[in-house]
Amino acid sequence: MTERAQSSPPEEDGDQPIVFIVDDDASMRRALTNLFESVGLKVEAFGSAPQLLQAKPPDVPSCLVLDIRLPGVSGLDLQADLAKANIHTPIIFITGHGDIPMTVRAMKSGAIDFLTKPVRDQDILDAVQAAIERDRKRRDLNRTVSTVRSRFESLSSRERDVLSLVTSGLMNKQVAAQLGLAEITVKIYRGQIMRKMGAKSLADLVRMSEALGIRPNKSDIQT
Amino acid sequence: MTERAQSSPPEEDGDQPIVFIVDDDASMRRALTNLFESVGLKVEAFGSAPQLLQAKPPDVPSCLVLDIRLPGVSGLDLQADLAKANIHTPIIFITGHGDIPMTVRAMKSGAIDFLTKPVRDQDILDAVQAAIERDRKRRDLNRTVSTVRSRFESLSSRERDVLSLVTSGLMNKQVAAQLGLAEITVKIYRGQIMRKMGAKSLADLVRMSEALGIRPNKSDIQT
DNA sequence: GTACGGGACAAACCTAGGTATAGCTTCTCC
DNA sequence: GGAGAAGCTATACCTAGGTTTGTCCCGTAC
Repeated sequence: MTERAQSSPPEEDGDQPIVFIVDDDASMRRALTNLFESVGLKVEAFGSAPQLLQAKPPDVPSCLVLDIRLPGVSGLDLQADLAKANIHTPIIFITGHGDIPMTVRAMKSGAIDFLTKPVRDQDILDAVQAAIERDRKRRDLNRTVSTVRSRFESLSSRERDVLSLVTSGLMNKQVAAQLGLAEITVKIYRGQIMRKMGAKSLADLVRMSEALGIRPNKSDIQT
Repeated sequence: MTERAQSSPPEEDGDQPIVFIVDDDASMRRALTNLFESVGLKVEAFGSAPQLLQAKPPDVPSCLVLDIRLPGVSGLDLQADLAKANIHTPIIFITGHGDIPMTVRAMKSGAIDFLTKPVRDQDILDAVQAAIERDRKRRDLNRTVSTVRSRFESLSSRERDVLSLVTSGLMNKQVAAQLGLAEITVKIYRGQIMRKMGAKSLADLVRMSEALGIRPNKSDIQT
């Protein structure tokens, strides 16, 4: 998992974050680019939403800095499109003539910040910092969950049945009864599940099933 | 846990939600009160932040509707005070003369919505509905977690040690080795833990320890 | 048609988990 | 100074979990 590059010279693109800028005002793009590069961030700037969408999604922590008012597709539209496309890169909005409903909509949709022009350098740098940090966490979590999910998908349907009952706390014999199987069969599936899921203990398996959203009926806790 | 009143006639205050209004404009208070009552919500209205704070915190799902501009303590200040006092009732702001930074601050601090005057009835009703729903969920989660936490606090320090190692997936003998104990001792503690925590299975116990934030070193998942 | 994977089971065997009973020390509270 | 709780262990015993080897049925893909 945590294999870093083994070579001695430090590699400078392993998880070097990128800031994407979308603003139709070239001078603004230049100013922001200079600002971000001055603190050592990689930058890619675009003049419109479609240009951004054509760029390949990056494989490093990143964030978007969007002008609300863009030609064609507005910043808010772009936010919605990205969400629909299941792209959850954190977004910072910049606006010259924003209003409150716009702000509320953007923030409710998960924007990190919403800054008004003229933007103070420190404000946007702070926002970008926070956005990248959030993206890093999101990516970490995502990687973990998708590993678990792909293992889960390698299970046969019977194995999935057993997994859900076992992680809900039933004993092998109870699982067997519910599925109409012999206890030994459950034991064998259980072993296969542990192997396929890469779980080293039942505790592991329970946590994985939590991550996958496989829940029993209700959250226990009775006297 | 889930002891409801046992009497036959349906009790109408068991979890009847309440909307708290804080606005210095009496006519606004009246209008909002009428609006909310017209859809069957209980309402308590106040003219200033201190008045609200003197009222007893309710034991039902609720939400706050705050004017941003209040005499003395502003709506945003009140939001911060409540957060500091660990009161997390969802807040809906209403403003006549708000600006974007204010909106951003409120939303970042967790406000449900931020509406501008004149407020459309449907907008505020939707917001209140969403706020109460969120509060219901928050309260449910809270109740569960605090039950688990109080049980955890009834454990002796050794039992806690064992709990954290067991739920991290170690076998009894490994736990024993790490704590310098005999395996039998671990077994006995383990039994006491299950009893005190009210866990019916190891899976239960693992989920409880997750809820308590007792994590092992790292999130496993290796090949 | 046979090779393959999923599904199901049995016998044999071993390890891990869990309880009951009993006994020991140490510390604290009244 | 004795009662009680926490902490620790031993013997004995039983149940649950888990692997291996081998067998059988079924469907389907080549």
